[in-house]
Amino acid sequence: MIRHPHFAPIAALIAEPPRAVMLAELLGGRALTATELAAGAEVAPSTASAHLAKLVAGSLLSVEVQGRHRYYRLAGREVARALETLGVLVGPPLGEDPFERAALHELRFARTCYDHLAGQLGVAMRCALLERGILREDGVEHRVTGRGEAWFAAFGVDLQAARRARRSFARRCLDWTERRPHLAGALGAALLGRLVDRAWVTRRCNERALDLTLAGRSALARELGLRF
Amino acid sequence: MIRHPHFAPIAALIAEPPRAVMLAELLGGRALTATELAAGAEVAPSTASAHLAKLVAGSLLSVEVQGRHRYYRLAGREVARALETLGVLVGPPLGEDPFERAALHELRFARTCYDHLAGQLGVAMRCALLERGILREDGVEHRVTGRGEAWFAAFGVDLQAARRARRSFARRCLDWTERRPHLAGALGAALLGRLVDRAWVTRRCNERALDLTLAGRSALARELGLRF
DNA sequence: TTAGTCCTTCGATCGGCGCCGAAGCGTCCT
DNA sequence: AGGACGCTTCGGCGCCGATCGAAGGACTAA
Repeated sequence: MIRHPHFAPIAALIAEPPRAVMLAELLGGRALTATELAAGAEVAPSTASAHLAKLVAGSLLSVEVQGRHRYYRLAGREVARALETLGVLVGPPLGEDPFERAALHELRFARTCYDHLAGQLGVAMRCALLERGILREDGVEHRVTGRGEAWFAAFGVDLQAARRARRSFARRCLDWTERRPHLAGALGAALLGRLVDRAWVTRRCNERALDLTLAGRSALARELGLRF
Repeated sequence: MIRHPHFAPIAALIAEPPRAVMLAELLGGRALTATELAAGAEVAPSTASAHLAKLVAGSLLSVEVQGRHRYYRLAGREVARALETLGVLVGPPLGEDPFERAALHELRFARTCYDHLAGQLGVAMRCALLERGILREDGVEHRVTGRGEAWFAAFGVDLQAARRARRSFARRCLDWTERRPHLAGALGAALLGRLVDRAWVTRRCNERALDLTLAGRSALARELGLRF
């Protein structure tokens, strides 16, 4: 008698460490090549190839062939959400050796969470937006206040476009490392977009970690009273 | 370099078919004993015991000892959410043999989704509530209209209590079988509670499937214009 | 065409883990 | 008390699947 969704096959795809690392890496939001993913997971190219084939077959990933490169990315927002939700269940890693500790520290400070900002910076920004009366909490969502409309407009965020988007507008997303909520949804994505446009934060290549630039540091202090 | 949440161990807990079945069974929302879970997963008691121990160690489940019985339940709402989100990624099962098809059919019609109503009935109820102007959509949430306040009060749902609950009020939840949204959150849970109180739907023992009673059938037709 | 990448397929190896039955411990019924 | 029941621990078996190296196809740049 089958009375259940078949969790097992999907979970099995995620359950193997190399595959989990690949997925986590792709959770950064950008597409990566097979070799990059193999290096990240620390397995032979042939092994990585087999894993990637399974992930594609299970429609967790999609491939795009460009010349002799194959770019893999998460198959959709649902996959990202499922992974993030799963991530809430796993405790933050401890980081034994000094190198790991350093990397973890940076990751904790600021990173991308698929398409929006996460880490201490993400949590702090949401707090500041709430405190300044730019956002208001509303269950798992957020609403933009009257004052907020102006603030986002001045910041270059197109609220109408964000509202039209076929996705959640400003979802609350539990931060994996901070265990406190940050801002996701269309608004969160737009916000990160503007932060990158203005070079207040910069993406690192092939990493999820983000760097707060000096310009960003002072701008955030000025705009939202954030100190780091 | 560890830069990721460690998905693998958690996913591995879900990845083994017997464990996945146990989790799915507990997603029904009630606590079950070790033997019940063993029977459901179709493994020997000793095997089930080992699996359950792992699930508890991984804090996906919690145990409550009552006499010589051990009642297992999901460790928290987060676990339920993670499983549901994962469930969206897995296609609905096909059901080859006639028995499975029948069971699946019933499951599709009405079932519990942790603590709220799911299946065709759940989806239809949400639709009716929206059409009758009792609820209004609001992103991934719902709001109760003025008319809705009265309707829920008449139905015996304590909206204040639902709003005070430390959880999402009326979240939209993607239905696993229907692929259309039904109503979750505190309001969804309260609604199911009243439906069961009034014996409009009845829980089956050790199954997720729910039965719509004759009284419920006519009451839902009267109250919300639903026909089945 | 030729050389150099990128990636996959194939074949063989090996280790981890699920599986069960038997035995043991604790709890409940009479 | 005695016996039945619920559940766990232990020991040994067996299998699935991850792993790698080597070889082959695909594409690019000269």
